[in-house]
Amino acid sequence: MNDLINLKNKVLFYTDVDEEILGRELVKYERISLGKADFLVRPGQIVDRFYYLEKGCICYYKEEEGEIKVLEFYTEDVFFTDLPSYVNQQPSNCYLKAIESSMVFAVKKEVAEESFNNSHQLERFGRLSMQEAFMKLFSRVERMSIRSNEERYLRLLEKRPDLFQRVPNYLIASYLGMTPVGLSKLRKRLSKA
Amino acid sequence: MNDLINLKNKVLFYTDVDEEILGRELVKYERISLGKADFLVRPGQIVDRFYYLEKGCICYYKEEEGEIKVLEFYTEDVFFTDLPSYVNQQPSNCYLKAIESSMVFAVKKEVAEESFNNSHQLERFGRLSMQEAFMKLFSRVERMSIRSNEERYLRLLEKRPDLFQRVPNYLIASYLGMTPVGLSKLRKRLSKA
DNA sequence: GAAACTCGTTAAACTGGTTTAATAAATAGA
DNA sequence: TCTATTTATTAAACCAGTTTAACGAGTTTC
Repeated sequence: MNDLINLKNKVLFYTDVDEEILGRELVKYERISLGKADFLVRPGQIVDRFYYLEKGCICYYKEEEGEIKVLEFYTEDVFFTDLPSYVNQQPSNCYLKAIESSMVFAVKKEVAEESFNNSHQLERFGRLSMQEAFMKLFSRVERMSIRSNEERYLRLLEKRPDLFQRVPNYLIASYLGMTPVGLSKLRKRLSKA
Repeated sequence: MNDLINLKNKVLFYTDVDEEILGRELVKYERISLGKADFLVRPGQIVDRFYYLEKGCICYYKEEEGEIKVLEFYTEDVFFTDLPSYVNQQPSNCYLKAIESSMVFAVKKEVAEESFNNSHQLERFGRLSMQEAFMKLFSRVERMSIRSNEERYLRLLEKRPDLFQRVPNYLIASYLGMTPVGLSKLRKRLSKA
């Protein structure tokens, strides 16, 4: 069996969906196993799937002038994809890379859209999950514009302590918008105070 | 007559909606006129409406320790609200203030939700407009974490040149995450080069 | 038309980051 | 187990911003 229980609950968290309808859709998801450092998406590729991360950790980043710029870390129980590529069916310019061995469920774009067409309930799930994602992202924008690096580092430490175990420090620095050197100095300053 | 043509086209931009169904919903929108410096939302207030900006310019900001932190400028032809307050029906901690005299259409939350219930098409419009808002916000996050202040200033100048006419400089500085002094220095540096 | 604000620029001193480079420590590969 | 690679820290020089304060040019207000 496919162990879709978490994915199912994730959908039901947003809105009621007929068990039978939902079941019929979820079996269409493919299971993808990723080893550490495997890529789910590379630049140039057209992303035609929406993903759900069952287990593991995925780093969403782009590379510019040889430098890695981390946009997000995805961990257990989230939906994700490279949305610009997915929506417009254009070549991605990002990476989705497993930082540790991971388990992902994937649904093809046509299949997902067919679900939205066939079920008002699933369409609603789509709207509400997108709305929640938007709100989370907005509070991130808020933090980025209002808070200092130090505040944001401390908040990350508090809200996602696991990341510091699973993810190398220089990627966290990039995610916080600074260099590894800068982060190192920041940590030192904090440890003294 | 209520001049709902722009709002109507905005909805239709996202997805097909039966003209009749849409018409029936749009007449439920109230029209709100705002003078320069009028508030649409103040902290403490529970936001129970979703807005469409027909004309004018609205500044979305919060105040902390007496300092204004600009989160967004809304200009003609966008949907907006204070989402955290709207979604969770909790007191807002933001302002929505007209920077110039503005014209807004507003729909009550109950009415909007009723529309989503009654029409799969409108639910889809809700999903797709939210998806687009998410993507735009994501590219802003991208810029905030990857680009320098200078790059972001130049981009704003290019993408939203009107803002520099309508909005005082110190609000733009805040939006860009810097002080008026810092922005002034940046401009001077650029004008020399 | 004077007084009171608002807004933008400048200067000076400071600070939290950057870059580059060297070194140390930890991890992975054969 | 030894080597090679990756990751984290430190130092030094630098720089783009900050804070505070002062000043001048517009605007409002009455």
